[in-house]
Amino acid sequence: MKEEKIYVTPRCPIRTTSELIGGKWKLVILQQLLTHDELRLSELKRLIPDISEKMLIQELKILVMNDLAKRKDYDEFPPRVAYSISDRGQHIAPLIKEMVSFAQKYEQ
Amino acid sequence: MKEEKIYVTPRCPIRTTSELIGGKWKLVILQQLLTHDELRLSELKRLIPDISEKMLIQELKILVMNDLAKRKDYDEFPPRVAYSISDRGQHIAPLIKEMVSFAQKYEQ
DNA sequence: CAGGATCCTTTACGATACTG
DNA sequence: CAGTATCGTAAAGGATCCTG
Repeated sequence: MKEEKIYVTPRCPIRTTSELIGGKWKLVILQQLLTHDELRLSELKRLIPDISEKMLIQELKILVMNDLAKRKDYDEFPPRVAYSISDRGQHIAPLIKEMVSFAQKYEQ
Repeated sequence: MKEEKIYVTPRCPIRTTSELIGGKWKLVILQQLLTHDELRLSELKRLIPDISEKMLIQELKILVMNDLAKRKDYDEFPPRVAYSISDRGQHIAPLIKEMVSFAQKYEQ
């Protein structure tokens, strides 16, 4: 029988946050959700033209799972689903602000 | 002759910052550099036990290249090299603070 | 001690076709 | 419209051995 791998991942706030918002797209999506009330998938696609559909859906699912975004299914036909920022998700606003501020300082 | 790929990566401050500090290790390393005056490679290895040597060296090189960290070679034998935060690198301090703050809020 | 070079595995990401 | 499913490629990350 194979040994079980034991992952002793050192936990710290920086890594926690990195995991929650890491990757190429999560922050970009959250930024859109923060600046709009509700967004449909097709609207997000339009707002982020260079994301692939697969990634958009996949990352939205993760954001919802981690309670950073909300998903509302209107149960209509044709399907209507609205994504929005969650209460927890609101808390990344100052973080994004800092990232913008950092980029500005960096580029001087 | 093959067509040349043209990358029209939409530029924005969020993506700029993401690229500069993205990945599993850059922020962890910067955090150590921020909280110490100078650090040798071996000291960083000790402070971040779960990083591989390859990644540590590779990420340090990128951080230095992007002027977020400084590298000083003392030209001694045995080799002595000291890494430290750069002026530009100092600017991620508030960002890291926000990340810690976010993790705390998130975990409530 | 610092780090180069190599090989390998895993994950991230993307393109496309299909479905209720 | 909002997804699933599948298949590729590219990039990230890790283990190990080697060197001045």
